Amino acid sequence: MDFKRYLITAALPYANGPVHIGHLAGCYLPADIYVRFLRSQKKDVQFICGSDEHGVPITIRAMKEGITPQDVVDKYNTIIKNSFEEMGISFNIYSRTSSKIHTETAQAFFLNLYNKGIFEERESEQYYDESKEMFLADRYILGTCPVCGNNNAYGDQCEKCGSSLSPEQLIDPRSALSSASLVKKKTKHWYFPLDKYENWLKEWIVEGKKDHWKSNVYGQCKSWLDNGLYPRAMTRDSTWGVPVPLPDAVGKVLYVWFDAPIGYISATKELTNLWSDYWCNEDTKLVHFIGKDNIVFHCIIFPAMLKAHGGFVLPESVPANEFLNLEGEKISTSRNWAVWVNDFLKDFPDQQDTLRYVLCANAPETKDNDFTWKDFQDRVNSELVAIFGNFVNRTFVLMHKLCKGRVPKMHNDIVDVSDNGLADDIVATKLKVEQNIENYKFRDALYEIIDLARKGNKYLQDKAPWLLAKTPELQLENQQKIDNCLHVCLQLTANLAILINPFLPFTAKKMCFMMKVVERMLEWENAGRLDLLKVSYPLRAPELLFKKIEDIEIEQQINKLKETQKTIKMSETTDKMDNTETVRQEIKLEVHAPKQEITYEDFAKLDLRVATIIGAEKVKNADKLLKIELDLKTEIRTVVSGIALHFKPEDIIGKQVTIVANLAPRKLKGIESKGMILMAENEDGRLIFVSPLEKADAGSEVK
RNA sequence: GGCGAGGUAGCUCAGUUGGUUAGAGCACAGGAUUCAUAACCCUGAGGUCGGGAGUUCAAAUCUCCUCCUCGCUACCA
Repeated sequence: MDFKRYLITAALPYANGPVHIGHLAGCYLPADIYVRFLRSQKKDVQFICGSDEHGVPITIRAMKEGITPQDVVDKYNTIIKNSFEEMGISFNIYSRTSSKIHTETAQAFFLNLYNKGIFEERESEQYYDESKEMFLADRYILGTCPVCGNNNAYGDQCEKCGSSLSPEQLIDPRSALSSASLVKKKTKHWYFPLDKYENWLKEWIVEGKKDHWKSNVYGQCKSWLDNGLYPRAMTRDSTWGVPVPLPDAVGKVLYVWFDAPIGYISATKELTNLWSDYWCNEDTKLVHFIGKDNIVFHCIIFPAMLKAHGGFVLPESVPANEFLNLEGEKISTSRNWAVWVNDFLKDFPDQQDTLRYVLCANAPETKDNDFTWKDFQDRVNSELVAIFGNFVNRTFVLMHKLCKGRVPKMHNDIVDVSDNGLADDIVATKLKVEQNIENYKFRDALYEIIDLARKGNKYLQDKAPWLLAKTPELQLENQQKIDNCLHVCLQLTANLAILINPFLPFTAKKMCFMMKVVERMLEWENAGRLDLLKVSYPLRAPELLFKKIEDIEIEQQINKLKETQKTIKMSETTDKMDNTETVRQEIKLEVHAPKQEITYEDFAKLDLRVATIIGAEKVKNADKLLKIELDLKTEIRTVVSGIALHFKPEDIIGKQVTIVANLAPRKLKGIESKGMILMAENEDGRLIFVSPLEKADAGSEVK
């Protein structure tokens, strides 16, 4: 299909922290390369992005820092926007979801679906903080983790042991906003019936995109579709977000995942009155650049929303990248294990293109990749400096030395095979780069360009004009050879500028300056031409395109990381979903609120007993569960405990433990669990049984 | 446990519908050279293609089993 317009979106970064190299490599850089490539072909393209500024983690961060959520998003929106701008990520607009136009657009979208009767209204019971008069999202609820005993676990996850939780599972749930205990109250929400779009999605993706989408994206979607889809709540009880535009919805906002993708639409509206040309025409090619953590939202939920609404184009492709690791470990915002873009810009001024280069050459296109500073240095020094930069530099130096600083004439009567060969290489490279970019293979495309520069070096080496200049007796004849050689090298340099432009725009610009040509020369259709630089045109003195990275520089960066590593606690609660945008970051809440005082009667309700483990085995089809047989003297009972990640069954047999003996029984994976084993947890996340110091009789009461 | 994506030279990755001695770049070693940011150019060493079994005249490539990494998902009193 021939597309008339291109609408390119990059995932909306969550305005809860700066952007790091993982974000760049996963999403923004490939998107920018793609867009710059399209623009150089004079395509009609809009590149849309903006901050995602709603959601619970932002409100929690605000609370923690004692400022308003608006302050938080204002701060990070500025930092993020500046980082992108300085890195040359060329959005047509970088908007934000806290804008008025977004609120209106998202509400109108919601109402459209509402009026069509698409939503299902459902009531459920949720925790409510009476002192603050509000319902609490899972993240606002703190309590004791039933798995590891951490008393600051969140309602959706315990950060100490990594267990994912629901608020109902927390022991002694309390509000993170006040010290009040919680009551349960009914609340109503609007659910989007994803299940009703299952068949349509299957047809659209499973059949329609099979050979077309990247295998990781297609596979992930198919997995979701095969597992079956379910209605999803599209509203939340909160005051931070887009208010639900219904009279009976006070204190309710749109779920961030409902409003965030609509942000692409509202940002386009903000950008241009012609927004509907891009969003509502079949001949627009819509491409979402995202990280792999967003696949389900961009491939399943958002398309279903667009379909339900009607009148919108659907994404033609969603080229999601995998994750970028840093020095062998997952990038983590909360643990500060990251290279922040704003830090990089400070430490490596005017070297945006070196970072762009390395992140593209090593982009996680097909699998998770590792960024190391050593690799950064190697790639910059041996590919950018030694191959590309060096070719351009030696061409310019030789031209100044041997051709009086002007583009030499091409003597057509002595053109040879290697001249023609290089000309063919330029055209071939152009085609390969085009094909690779169109297939979202940016790594390969970039390699082809470096390889062309490599061919240039070889050509120069074979011709050795510096030797020709050393034989005065053949001066006239040799000068013609020199002219041809440098003419070709200069035309190649101009072509390299065009080809590298989408990837390294700062460098292309510098090259234009040196060649004294206007930037219009960089238009893609000019690639392949051998008359880009006019004969006898005087060129500027060479200027080094790239700076070598010295050992000391990367040592400093590595030391910096080592420092953070020291401060990282052993506890390996890595936050997943952290490499790209809408990452709801983990935040450590420094809340050590003591629990509410209880009476002796409260305590006396507990029946704590010493028991001896006499048997233990892994529960089938469960990673975290151990089925444990306990000797209580008067009886043998079975307890299922979520500690399988911490202990091997054979290692715990014979140990004495303390259990809550009168906890209501509960079936887990079909096994009735009667009681709960008490565990202490170390700072490093290790679990330790709470046992009597000396051997006690099995069944002894603990009081 | 289920599902998805990967596991190919020290490192980063190619390997199309199974077909001769498995490729490239970097790093490493040797040589040549000096126009160039000690860069470039040439040559070389290197891998039982995660492991095992099978189909085949022929398997990195197809089938089955198994191990490891990453992600999604279930279990967490």
